[in-house]
Amino acid sequence: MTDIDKPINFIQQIINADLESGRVTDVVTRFPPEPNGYLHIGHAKSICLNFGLASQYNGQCNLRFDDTNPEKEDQAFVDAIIKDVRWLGYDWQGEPCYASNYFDQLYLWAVTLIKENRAYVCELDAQQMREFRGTLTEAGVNSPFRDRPAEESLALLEKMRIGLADEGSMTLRAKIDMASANINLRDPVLYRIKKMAHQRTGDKWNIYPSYDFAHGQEDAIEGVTHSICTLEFAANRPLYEWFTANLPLPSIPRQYEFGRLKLNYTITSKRKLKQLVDEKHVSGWDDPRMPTISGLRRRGVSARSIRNFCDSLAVAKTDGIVDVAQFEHFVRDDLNISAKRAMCVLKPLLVTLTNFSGQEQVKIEAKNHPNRDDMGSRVINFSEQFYIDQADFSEDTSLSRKKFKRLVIGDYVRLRSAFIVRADDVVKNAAGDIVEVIASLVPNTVGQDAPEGIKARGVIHWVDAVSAVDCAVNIYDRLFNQADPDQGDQHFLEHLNPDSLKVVTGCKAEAILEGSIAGDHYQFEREGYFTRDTSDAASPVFNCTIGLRDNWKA
RNA sequence: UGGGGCGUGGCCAAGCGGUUAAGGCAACGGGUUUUGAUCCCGUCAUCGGAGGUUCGAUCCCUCCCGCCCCAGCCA
Repeated sequence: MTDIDKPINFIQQIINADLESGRVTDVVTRFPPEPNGYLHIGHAKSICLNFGLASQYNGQCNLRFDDTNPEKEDQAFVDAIIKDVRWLGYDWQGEPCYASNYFDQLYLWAVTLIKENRAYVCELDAQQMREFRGTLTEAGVNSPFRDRPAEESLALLEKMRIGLADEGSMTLRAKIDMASANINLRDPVLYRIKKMAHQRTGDKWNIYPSYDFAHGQEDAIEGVTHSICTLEFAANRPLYEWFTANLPLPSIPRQYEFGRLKLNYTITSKRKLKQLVDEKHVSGWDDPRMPTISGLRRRGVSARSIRNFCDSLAVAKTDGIVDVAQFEHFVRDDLNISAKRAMCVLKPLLVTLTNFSGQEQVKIEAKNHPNRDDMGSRVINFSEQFYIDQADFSEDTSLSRKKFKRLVIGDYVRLRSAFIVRADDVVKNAAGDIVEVIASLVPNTVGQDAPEGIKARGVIHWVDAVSAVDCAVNIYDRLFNQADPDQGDQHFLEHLNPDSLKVVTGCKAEAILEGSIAGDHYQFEREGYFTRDTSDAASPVFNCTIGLRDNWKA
């Protein structure tokens, strides 16, 4: 389906109506991560949505850090997020925005609310506040500090600000309705004391605004027209609108919620991903098994495939769980078109030709892509000895040609891009393992059909023994072996797949792979898509992004 | 339990009172192929349930059932 006939989602419908009615003249969105972890595939959906909408409507999308809680945030996360958003292919005007840039203004607005008798400093402690809040079915009780004079609250807020009040001793609260059926409206906290330096404002503040008091106002300051967030914030919308109605904001943004992306066999909770990292269940935020943008990148997933996948997702209010197979489809779909082909033998089995007459090595020209001549070709050495995969050879001559399209003693097989060869004999070691195959090539079969009477069982990949590059390959499987590892909260670690990483050493790659770099995508023919790992040193290490589809039943 | 949101094939979904109920993923058949890949054909639903309104309902109303979110000085 092309973009043209792709049905528009409910947010686009709203934007169209807003544009038509004149409610807005330009579209401004924002992607507002809290820098308390790395971005993951779930964020990618939001990034593509927000930046995508801005570009569709010729508007603007701000990257804005919602850095209102220094306790959990870090500059390193800010840096990683910027890198990931850029890598995904998006950019923004000027410097990124930060909630912390608006702390002065936010404070002034807090003062305004107090003066207008819409906020007060409350000295209930956390425990008491919880008790006074009531429950889902019972109304809350007004704080005894609710009706104190504005002057008193003003003085107390100042005290909080300059660090004269202890953490937890008091908060600034909005005066709304302790009996509201919406618990978010039961006098929510606007400011809390955190005597802690902030990565950007240093020790200027001893108090920090809450999400609710900050988010909509940040949107208003930036002129955001459509503030798109996930479903769990729907209950916060009335509060968002309360600020918008009671504060002298420069613009009136509106919040809309859509269903966040969930994938089966995958965790998309920053808290849990952080736990995997902190407890060393993975090597880091960019471990290729992680659903983080940096992990996917290191794994070899292309930015384009992530974007294509996100664009295929519905923007709606249903919270479904997408099958990872759908994501994998887009990974293969892009790599199939864009990745150069190369050959690498994972489990080498040496083959020696008995009739290789050439004194010199033969040069084979191999296409870099079967359906794309624009990707050119490369020259591969072909000599007396080469490697094939152990799985591509069998001594069992009773295997049918239909069932085993590989090399069998006495039968023929096509070496990809090269000759047709016949297996004649095997050499075994003392343990009885096959260590070498003795074969003979059929002359003049490079780029030519098989001569009369000879029919290759199939096509297998190979690597020339003289020019082979030693390498290792990381094969990944899903990190969790349960479709919903997130279920049960505490126990997701119990669903970790112990076999999620298999390191295969002693692999043989064709010469050209020696010069590959991380970020180059290759299809190792008949195996899958691979990219060079960022951490390899001496000999190359390749990460398997994803295997080729494998439809045949053994 | 109060409030808010959601229920269309195995999965994601379009549909906005009259449609043969889009499309993608998966699956299953078949064709092409120097990758058992790609590509190409084909198969695969009566819309959570029950009432009601209407000439006509997946789309409107009522009730019921199920799932998700909210009782952080997290976001």
